[in-house]
Amino acid sequence: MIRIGLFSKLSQVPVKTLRYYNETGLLEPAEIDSFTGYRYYSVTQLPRLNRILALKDLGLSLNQIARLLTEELPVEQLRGMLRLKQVEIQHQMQQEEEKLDRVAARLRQIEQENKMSNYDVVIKKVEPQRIASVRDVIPSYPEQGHLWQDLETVMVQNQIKSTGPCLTLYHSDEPKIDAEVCEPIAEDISLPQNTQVQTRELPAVVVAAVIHHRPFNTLSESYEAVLKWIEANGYQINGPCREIYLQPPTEMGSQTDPDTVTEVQFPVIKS
Amino acid sequence: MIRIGLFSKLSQVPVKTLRYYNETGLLEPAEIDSFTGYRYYSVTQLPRLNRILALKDLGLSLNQIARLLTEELPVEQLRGMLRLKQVEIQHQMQQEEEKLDRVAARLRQIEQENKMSNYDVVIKKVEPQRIASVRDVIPSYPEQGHLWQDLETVMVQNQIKSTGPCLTLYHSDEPKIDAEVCEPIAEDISLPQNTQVQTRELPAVVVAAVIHHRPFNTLSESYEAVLKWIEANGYQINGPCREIYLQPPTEMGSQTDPDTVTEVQFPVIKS
DNA sequence: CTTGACTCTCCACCTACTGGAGGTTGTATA
DNA sequence: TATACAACCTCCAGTAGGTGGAGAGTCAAG
Repeated sequence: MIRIGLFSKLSQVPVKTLRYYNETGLLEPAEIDSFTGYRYYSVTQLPRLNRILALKDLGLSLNQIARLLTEELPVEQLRGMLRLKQVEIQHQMQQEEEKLDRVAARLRQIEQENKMSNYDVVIKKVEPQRIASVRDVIPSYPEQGHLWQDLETVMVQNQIKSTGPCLTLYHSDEPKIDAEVCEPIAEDISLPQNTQVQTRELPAVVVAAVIHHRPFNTLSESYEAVLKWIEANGYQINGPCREIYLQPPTEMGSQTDPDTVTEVQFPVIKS
Repeated sequence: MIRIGLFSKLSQVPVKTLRYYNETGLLEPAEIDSFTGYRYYSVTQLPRLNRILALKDLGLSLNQIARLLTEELPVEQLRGMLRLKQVEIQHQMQQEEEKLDRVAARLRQIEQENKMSNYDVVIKKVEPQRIASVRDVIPSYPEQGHLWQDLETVMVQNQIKSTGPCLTLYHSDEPKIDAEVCEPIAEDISLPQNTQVQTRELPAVVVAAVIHHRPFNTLSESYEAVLKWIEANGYQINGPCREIYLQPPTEMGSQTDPDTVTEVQFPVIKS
């Protein structure tokens, strides 16, 4: 019977960790002096400890190890756990690789511009949402005023309230700009088919998004930033891009109000 | 000014997380109602939140991000952090790869033997230790009795006490077994050069080790296990192997006492 | 008998949140 | 105007696998 300090030296496992393993039931000392509380181990417990270390080294959690060490059919289970672990590690390595790519992309971007970008692209899921919309071809991006007026009119006529910030979908820009202006509405609303206003559900998508807190006439910078990011990080565009008017200009349709906040979203998939 | 729920919906960051970021000072709401405690955010805070998310996505900790967002020379610092991060991720990927190898090796071993091995090999550092030793060529492994007697005699004569379990180093086994039997001794002891007993310091090494809790005459199984492991996991032997007699047989030198505990260590390096 | 090394328990801390209890506040409907 | 009910608040606890420290008791050597 040896004391914890020597057992620790023999196994190269810190004393604190041995106490922790005792506490969690993973490795009970061969004996505990009920008066002093001193833990006494036997060298014959080293194999068990080594098994714990070996399994831990394979990435199993202490919980899993505890189960493997107590239950009776460990071979099958161990096999299963290791197979799972293999997949998990492969997955994790892939994640790491992608993260490395992102870090490298960001570094390149810093080297090029020698400053921190004003635009931070994030990937996020957006939920599906029901909208009322008007779609048409327009000659240039700023000229969507009449679409909004049409939509507004119908909304007011039917006493429908918007349930969130309005947005525009751009279905294409070549040869013409095919725009769809949208107002989010409650789930249960439908309109008669008698106008050019339609109601439908926007699908849930994963988007690369950037926030533009500058006037509309500088929006192209954000587009450039997010498109570059998509390129640099190995994504592909997967649907019409969305502009979300989080804080519209005070003066309706102003292209130069600096206190405008717009979100540019591109649906993407990993390519 | 919008409430936390909407801000959460816009940013796709959970409410709890926003509160946590508030608590840690990472992102303070634009305003807090001092009566109700309600947090009010502005959409103009979305860029900051997105920056936080983007940096987090690169693997930076919230602490690092907080520093980057508050301090004044962020470009240089960010560059440095990202470089560090790159190295760190690469290192981590390598670790993952090695772990994957170990899992695969273990799986192969299970497939072959269809049972869990009785031997769990672990990698550990062993500290340098001062020893008194006698080295000679012996005809077979079990015949080291006289070496131990010589060593014992000198230890007793000089009133030197052993400070830990004794061990044998095997410097070679071809063409002859070149064995060195050792007793660990205190740091400050030296012996006169008048006997074949020498004192020296065993270097610190990294070893692949296995515990053998069976009689001496089955030690070859442990050797086989650890050598196979070293092969399978891409290590190379890097010094004389050590046998550490953690629990010697009750009857001096018995080859068959089943309650013997021996550790077999091979110094290794990653190849 | 003292000294110093060793050991004990208990508590707090780490990361980045998450879940829940119990209590307000704000808004929409009846 | 009363009342749901969703949204919001604070505070506490828990996660994994330990690490660090305080304060007190124990052991072995000299």
